[in-house]
Amino acid sequence: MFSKVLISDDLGSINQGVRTVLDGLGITNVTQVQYCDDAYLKIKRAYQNAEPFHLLITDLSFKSDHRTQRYASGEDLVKQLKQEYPDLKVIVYSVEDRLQKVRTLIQTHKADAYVCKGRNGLKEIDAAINTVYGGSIYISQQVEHALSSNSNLEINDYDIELLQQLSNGLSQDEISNFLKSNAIAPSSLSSVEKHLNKLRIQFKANNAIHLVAIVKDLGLI
Amino acid sequence: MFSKVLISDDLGSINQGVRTVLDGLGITNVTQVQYCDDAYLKIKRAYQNAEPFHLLITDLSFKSDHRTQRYASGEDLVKQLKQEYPDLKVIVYSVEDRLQKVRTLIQTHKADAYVCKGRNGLKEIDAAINTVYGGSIYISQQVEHALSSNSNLEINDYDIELLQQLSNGLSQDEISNFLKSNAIAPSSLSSVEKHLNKLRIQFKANNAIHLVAIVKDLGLI
DNA sequence: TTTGTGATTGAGGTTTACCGTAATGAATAA
DNA sequence: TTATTCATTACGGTAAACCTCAATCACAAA
Repeated sequence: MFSKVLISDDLGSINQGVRTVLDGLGITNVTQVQYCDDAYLKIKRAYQNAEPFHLLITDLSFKSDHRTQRYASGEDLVKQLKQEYPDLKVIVYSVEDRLQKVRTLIQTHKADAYVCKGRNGLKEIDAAINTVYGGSIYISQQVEHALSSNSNLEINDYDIELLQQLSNGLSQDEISNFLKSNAIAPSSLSSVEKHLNKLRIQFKANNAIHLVAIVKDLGLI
Repeated sequence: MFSKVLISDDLGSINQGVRTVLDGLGITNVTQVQYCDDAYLKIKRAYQNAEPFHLLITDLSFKSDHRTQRYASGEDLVKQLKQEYPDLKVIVYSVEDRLQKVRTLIQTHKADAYVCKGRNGLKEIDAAINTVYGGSIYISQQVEHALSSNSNLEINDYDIELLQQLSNGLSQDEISNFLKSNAIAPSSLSSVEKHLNKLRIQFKANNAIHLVAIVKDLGLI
């Protein structure tokens, strides 16, 4: 079983609950932090001292306060850590249940588990730790279909960029100019229209307003 | 000090943290539930048995699962309880930091405290309990300006309805017809235009799309 | 009553979004 | 090379959004 674990969550009370689970698994070398930057520094230092952490359990959203942070979210933290220390196992523990988030964390950033905070959150943390220790991926039941291939949304970064700019108040013409000045192709007004039209159909939106409302609810932007 | 307290929060680990604070205050008669309906029933029953709870500490958002609930959110619960039992003190303990939410809870539903979950959440819970026991209102620093009069947004239900329908994909013409068929005045296309224009200026939005994106981020809809 | 104020409604013209169609360009296979 | 395919771009027409001005209505103060 893991012997050295770091918990990162800005709410102290949740840390406490996870720690109880770790106790039950006989893991006593547990450190907890309330800021992403602290998590990064502790992991880096432990690695340099040849006493690396084996497992990180982290939240995704951290309240910002007076302390300016290099890593503002758990996602940034996971992304960086998994690049630097691929051997470090990472369990994401979040209330966020957007499929897109799960997909990105697991597939792109290579997190080892995604556990949704909920009534059974601590039980799932227990299961996740065991699964991840066995070298497998663990994903909470309520979001496990995030990785099934049929839920393939085929939304790429270009589409996200369009939606982002649209929600920022740019007209389609302005978006076209924005793309041109940023050397992003395709950039013509016609292409912007066409892509947004495709997205409207895909999300069954009546118009651009509806589209932005839908993708915002989905957490895509 | 309060002697009988109910904690309502779907995440068991948070309950545990709050319970620790209550212990520190010498409050030992503490009950905790993970569903709003359970909270309501326990308070009702305790009242009928002439052993009422003095304080409720509740979250706002509860994950829905297989159990169908009469009160889906902490807001519904608070609204109902404060109508039935005005003497019951209520502390809201939520990650939600939208000013509109705070305003509604305190001013409309008459909650006694609003504490934001965060790094200092448990310390604030401690302070809130003492303040509420003294008969005053407690509000977390980060949202205390929610009640200051200058942050008067002057957004009414009619405006919310417009924004809601707009985000549902209705055109302004369709919204006008919707208002007519629901006997909501004013209902003319011109009035819909004018009100939405006012909202655009108020929220510094470039267009209707931008407006919906902004109010969605603010949590107004 | 009259007057004034503000909200509502109506009508106009301009801009943007929306939608179909067609031309252009790039890449691939015959 | 010539076709074929697909994405990009361009263009034109209709609908909706956007904006201004003026008329109407409701209501309260004088």
